[in-house]
Formats: sequence, C-alpha cells, structure tokens
Amino acid sequence: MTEPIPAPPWQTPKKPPPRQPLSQDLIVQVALRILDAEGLDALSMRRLAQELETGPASLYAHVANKDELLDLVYDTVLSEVEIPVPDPDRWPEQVKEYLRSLRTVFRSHRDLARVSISRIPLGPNGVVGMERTMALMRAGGLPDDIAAYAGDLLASFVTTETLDDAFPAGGTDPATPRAYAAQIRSYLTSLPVDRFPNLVHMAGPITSLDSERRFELGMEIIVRGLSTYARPAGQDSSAGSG
Amino acid sequence: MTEPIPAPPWQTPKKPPPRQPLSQDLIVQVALRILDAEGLDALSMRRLAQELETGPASLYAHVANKDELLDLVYDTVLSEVEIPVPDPDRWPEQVKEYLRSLRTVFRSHRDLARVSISRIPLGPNGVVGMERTMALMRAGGLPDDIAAYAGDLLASFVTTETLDDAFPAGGTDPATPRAYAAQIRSYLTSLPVDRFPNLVHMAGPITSLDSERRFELGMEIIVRGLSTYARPAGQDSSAGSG
DNA sequence: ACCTGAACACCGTTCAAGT
DNA sequence: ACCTGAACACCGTTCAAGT
Repeated sequence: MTEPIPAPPWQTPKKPPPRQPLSQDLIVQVALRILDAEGLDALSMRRLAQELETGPASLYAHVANKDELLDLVYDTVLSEVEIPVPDPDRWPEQVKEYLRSLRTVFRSHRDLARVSISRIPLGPNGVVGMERTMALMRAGGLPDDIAAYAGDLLASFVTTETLDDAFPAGGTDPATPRAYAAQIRSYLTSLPVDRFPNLVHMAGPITSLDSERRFELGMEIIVRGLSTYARPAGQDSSAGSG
Repeated sequence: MTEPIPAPPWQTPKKPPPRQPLSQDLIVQVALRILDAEGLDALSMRRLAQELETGPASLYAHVANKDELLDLVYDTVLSEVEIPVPDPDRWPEQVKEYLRSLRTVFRSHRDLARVSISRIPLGPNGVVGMERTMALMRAGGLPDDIAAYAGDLLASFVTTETLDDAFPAGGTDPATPRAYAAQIRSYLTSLPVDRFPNLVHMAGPITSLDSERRFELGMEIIVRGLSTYARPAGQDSSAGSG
C-alpha cells in the first residue's frame, strides 16, 4: 500500500548486471548454454529471449528464425571436433580417432545429435571440418566417390549412435540405461519360444552391449567395409606428378 | 435473430456421415493418413481430433499421449516390411532385399523416418519384424553379439538414408534435390583452392550421388564389413545337434 | 538499425463435468 | 467407460510503432 521509499542519491543503484547488447554471437552463445543445461526441448525462442532479458521479437533482428539459430549453434560446436592430419599408414586408426572426437563433442552438448539431424554443416567451422574429413578419407586410398560418401556415412553413424545416450558425457549414472535394457531383455525372454526362437535366443546379446562397445563395433564394421574399396598403396592417384 | 425453422419430421435429416465411434484403431488409422498426406509437422493432436470430428481431449481416452500414438503408427506401418526367410547361401543379397523393403516402406509414408528416430519398435509388428531380422542376421554366420548389433546398425542406416529424401516414393520431381545439390556444388567449387583443396576437388563426387546410389553403396559397405565377421560355413553353431 | 508490445495462429495435456 | 468444453501453460513468427 505505502509507496516504497526512493533510494537515496548517494546509493549506487545496484545496476542490473549491465546487460550486454544483443548480438548474433551472444544469442548463439546463450542458446548453446540452454541446450547444454536443459536440452533441445527447453530451447525456445521465448525462453532464449527471457534469458537475454528481452522479448522474443528482438531476436529476429539478429537471426532469421529458429532453424538458422540452430545452424549457427551447430556450426559453433563443430569447432571442437578434432580431425587428424592424414597419415596414410595409420588410416583405419585415424578414422576412428576422428569419429571418437566427433562422438565426444556430440555427447558433451546435450541433444546436439538431434540438432544435427538433416542439417548440412556448411558454416565456417563446418566447411573446415569437411575439408579435413575429405583429406582424411582420401588418404585411405578410396576412390573419390567412395571417399565422398564415406564422410556422410561415418558422420551419420556417429549421430545415430549418439542420439540414444543423450545423457551428458560425464554421465555417472549408468543405472537408467541399464535398467531399461534389463526391462527389454526380460520382455524378450518372456516371449513364446516357439514363435520367437531367435528373439529369445538373442535377448542377451541384443540388450547387453553398452554404448561404448556399440560404438567401437560399429566403427570397426564400417571401416572394414570401406577398406575393401581402397586402392592398393602406390596407386594413389593424388600422389603422382601433376 | 430469428429462430431457425426446425426441420419437418418427414425430412430425412442429412445425417452427417455417421461418424465412426472413436477407437484406438481408428485414431491410428487417421493419424497415418495425415502423416502420409501432409507429414509429421501437420500431425497434431488437435488436427487429428478435428479430422475425427471431436475435441482433442477425447483422444486421450484411447491413447496415453502423442508419443504413444506415434509408437502405434510406427508399429502399424512395420507390417508392410518384407523380410526374406533366410537362405544362408544368399545371405548378402537377402540382407539387401530386407533393407530395400524397409527403405520402400519408409519412403512410402511421409516423415516415417523422423517418426522412427529413437523409437524402439516393440509393438506386435515390430517384434515379429525383429524376430525375422534376427533370423536373417544369424543366417550369415555372424557371432551372436555381432548379429544383434547388425540389426540395429542396418535399420539405423536405412533411417538416416531415408530422412533426407523425404518426398513421397512416387516422387516424380527430381528437380528440387538436384537443384539443391547443384547449389552446394557451386558453393564448394567457389571456395579458395589453397585452403580447401580437397573440398574443391571433391565437390563433384560429394554432390552427384543420387539417393538410390547412396543407398546401394551404403548397403554394400556395411554388408562387406559385416561379412568379415562371418564364421566359415559348416562351423555354424546353431546347426549342430542340441 | 535496432528494439519493443501486442497479437496471430497455433501447440500438448489436464480436469471437472456430463452421459 | 467414454466423451466434452474450457482452461493452463506454452509455442514460432509478424507487424506496426517506437527510438
């Protein structure tokens, strides 16, 4: 009811932390923070605006729409991926190093795999990544068309394999996924053996691979498949005189 | 203002087409029709209710929530997938037949690939499909753990490869994807050669594979990789006496 | 040029009330 | 048991108006 007493002039008004002026960079940065902390479902234009202490409409001066924002977030994160400088002698191992780094980055930003789906990374970092990936693929002695496709196939593999274990990288609670796996296993085991002999037999193997081993196995399968396309060393067309 | 004149009793009231009573089956069926015709973004609970001439709340008597609805839709469609009865001599070819069928089904229901993402198909049709898939995988002489994982890997492959060409199967307009590819190619070609030698070199191969050839190539790569894990025939453990 | 409030046209889900 | 209207707590985006 009573009017609040105005602050005396000698009191430094506790200025609200001098809100940084809006910019595309800042918007992307805060969006990434929300993504990391709370995931894609929590990242709305309105929530983002709130975090930036402004209204949702203000964002559209710096970003065309939500889709473009996600493009920018995705590209930003791609700077963290480490891609080995090709050493043809270590090709299979280097491919795996690249994929492991990609996985680590995907796992360290919540829901990034979901963001990456059907997004072609053509931003500044994405393009640099693609250049290095192509360099690496070609070092395996793959024909150009196979090398080109291999880049896509491998990245898609990491995406799908990362989609499910959406918990943060430092995830210390293996209980939840394991409990879920156990639940599925017991369901499969409970099926009538005469109609589902293979499912009953395979209930164990189907549910017992953890995400780490799935990933390592998947990499190995694809790399072996790709290796069958490699030209024998010494016939590397890019090594000849130009 | 004036009261409408009541219809005379002798006039057969043009009964609104005797709306079928709500049921889970009907709801799933109509949901699939919306999906096919207009895609996942058009499939909202409200829109679905409207199509069924009822309110959104009514759906929740038959379906727990939207996620469960999508589970049901996905399972329904899985009945269309054809999985060969295993013939070990034709293993690689049969795996491909299965994958091609899966792709056809995914492509003939708009956005089904998106629906399938991070959904484990444990409904009645899904479980039958899984049983047959496991039978097929094992026929290749793969160790159980490899066979189990192979099922996932191959299905994920089809999903991602189907995600992008989201146009209907009968798609007669190859212009759009090709135009997009051409756009990317010209962008890649325009990059500075000294910093992006591999991208410039690979611009052609990267953008010239159509979805059909990508799919065939991807299958071949993975199947070759899997084949390296096959036990030699005659050592098939499941064939021995029990 | 940048920012804003208000509005438009939507969402999924719940809940008390009806039959 | 099934269905309903109304409400709750949200969405992305646009637009006229302000500075």
